[in-house]
Amino acid sequence: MNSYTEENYLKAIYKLTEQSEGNITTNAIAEVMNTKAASVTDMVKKLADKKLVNYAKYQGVRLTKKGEDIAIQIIRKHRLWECFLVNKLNFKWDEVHDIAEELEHINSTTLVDRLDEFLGFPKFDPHGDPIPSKNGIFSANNFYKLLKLNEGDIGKVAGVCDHSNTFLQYLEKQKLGLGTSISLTEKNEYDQSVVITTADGRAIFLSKEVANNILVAI
Amino acid sequence: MNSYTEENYLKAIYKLTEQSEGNITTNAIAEVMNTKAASVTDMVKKLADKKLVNYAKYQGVRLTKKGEDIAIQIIRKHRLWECFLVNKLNFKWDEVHDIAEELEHINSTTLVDRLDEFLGFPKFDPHGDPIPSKNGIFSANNFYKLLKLNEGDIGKVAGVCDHSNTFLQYLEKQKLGLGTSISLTEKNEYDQSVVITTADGRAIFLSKEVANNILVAI
DNA sequence: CATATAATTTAGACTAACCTAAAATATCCA
DNA sequence: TGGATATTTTAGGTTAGTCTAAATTATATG
Repeated sequence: MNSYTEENYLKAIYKLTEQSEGNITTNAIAEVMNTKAASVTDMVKKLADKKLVNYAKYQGVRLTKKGEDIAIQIIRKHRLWECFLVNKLNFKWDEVHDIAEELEHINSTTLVDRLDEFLGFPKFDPHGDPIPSKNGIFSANNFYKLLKLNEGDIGKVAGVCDHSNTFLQYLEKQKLGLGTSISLTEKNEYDQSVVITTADGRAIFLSKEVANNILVAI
Repeated sequence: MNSYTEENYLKAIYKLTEQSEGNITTNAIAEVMNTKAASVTDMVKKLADKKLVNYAKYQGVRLTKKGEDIAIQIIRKHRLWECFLVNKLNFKWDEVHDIAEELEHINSTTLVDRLDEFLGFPKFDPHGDPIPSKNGIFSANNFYKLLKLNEGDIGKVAGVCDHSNTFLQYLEKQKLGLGTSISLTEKNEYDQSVVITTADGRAIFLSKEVANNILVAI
C-alpha cells in the first residue's frame, strides 16, 4: 500500500514523462508537487526502495513498470470520477479537478470498476483526456490542435491542452464545450489567430494561444 | 480545516455519546480508535484548542456544538455514500462500510448536496440508519426491535443494530434484507427466540441475539 | 478512610513528510 | 579545460500522529 503522498509523486512523475524526454529531474518534480528539491530527493529514495522508480544520484528518475501501472490506475480513477461529477452530478468541467484529486486516492478496485460500468465505460473524460481501461490501455484518438487545421476543415471540439480553470471558463463563455461542431473559416497568417464557425452559425475569433489549446476530432 | 484524523476522532466521540451518558472517557475513545490512551490525550487537547470538544483533565470530553456539527456532517457523507454504493453501484450492504469510511472525508459541500439530490434525498442508509439533512436534522423513525414485538405483529425489516459483516451476511443468507415484510408468528419465552414468517411464506427461526439486532417498522 | 487498583496524563521517542542551509556534483561557456 | 553557475544531495530540524514507560489522579474496596 502506498500513501496518498507517494501516489501523488507517482502521478506527477508520470505526467512529466508524458511531456518530456529522458529522465525526470528533481527540480521538475519539486515544481509540480509544490515542494522543495530536498523533499523530492527524500521521496524519490523511498520510491526507489519500493521499486516504483529507477533512481541514480544526480541522474533524475524514471518510473518502473510497477510505478507506471500505479500511476495509470490513479489517472483512471481521477478521470472516471470527473465523468461521474460532470455526467451524473451536473458539475461544470472547470469545477471537477480538485474534487477528483481527492477521490482518485480512494482505495477499492471494485469501486473503480463498478463506477466505470455505471458510467457506461467512457473512453474520454470531460476534458477529452483518454481514460485508461482496467488493464491500463489508453484509447487512441484522432484529435488535432485547432491551430494546425486548414481553412474549411470541420470537426468537433474534443479536448483541451490547457486544463486551467481560466481557460475552461473562457471556452464555456464562448459556448465551446466538448462536442461542439465547428468549422475553421479563417486563418490569419500574421498572428496565427483563427475564426471558427459553430453549427448554429456563430463566428468566433480565437487567438493563437487559444487555438493551440483546443483539440478537434475531424 | 480539520485533518482526516481529527475528523475520525470527532466521529468516534459522537458515536460514543449516542451510546452512553455523561462525558466520554479517554479509554473509550482509545478503544474505538484503535490507539493508546496517551495518543487520545494528545488529540483531545488539540480538539479542545480548536473548541471542538470541552475537556478538563481526568474528566473526559464532550463535543461542543461546533464539534457535533462537524461529526454530523461526516456521518451524513458516510451514509449518503453508502446509499450511492448500494443503490447505484450494486454493492451489498456488507461491502460498503470501509469504502464509505474513506469517502466520508472528501471535502466538498457541493459534492455532498449534489449526491444527496442525485440519490433522491434518501432518509435512511442501506442499514436503516437515518441520514442527517444538510442542516444536520435526523429523521425520526418508528422502528422497534424485533425482540420487543408481540406475536401477530407485522412489519418490514427497517434497520439493524449490529453493523458487523458477519451479522449482515447472516441476514443476507436468510434473505432478510431491508424492506422484507415479516410477521412475528411465535415467541419462545424460555430462550426469547422467535419465529417470523415472510410475505412469501417462509418461516425463519431467529435467536434472541439476532432478534435483538433487527429493527422493524410497524 | 486509607490504600490498592484502574484510568489518565506526562515525558521522551519514533516515522512520514516537509523545511532551510550547506556541501557536493553536474553543466555550461569563455 | 577550468571556473562560474545551476542542480542535487546531505545534514539537521519541524510538525502531526503515534508509541512506551513512568508519574499522577481518580475510584473502589476492605
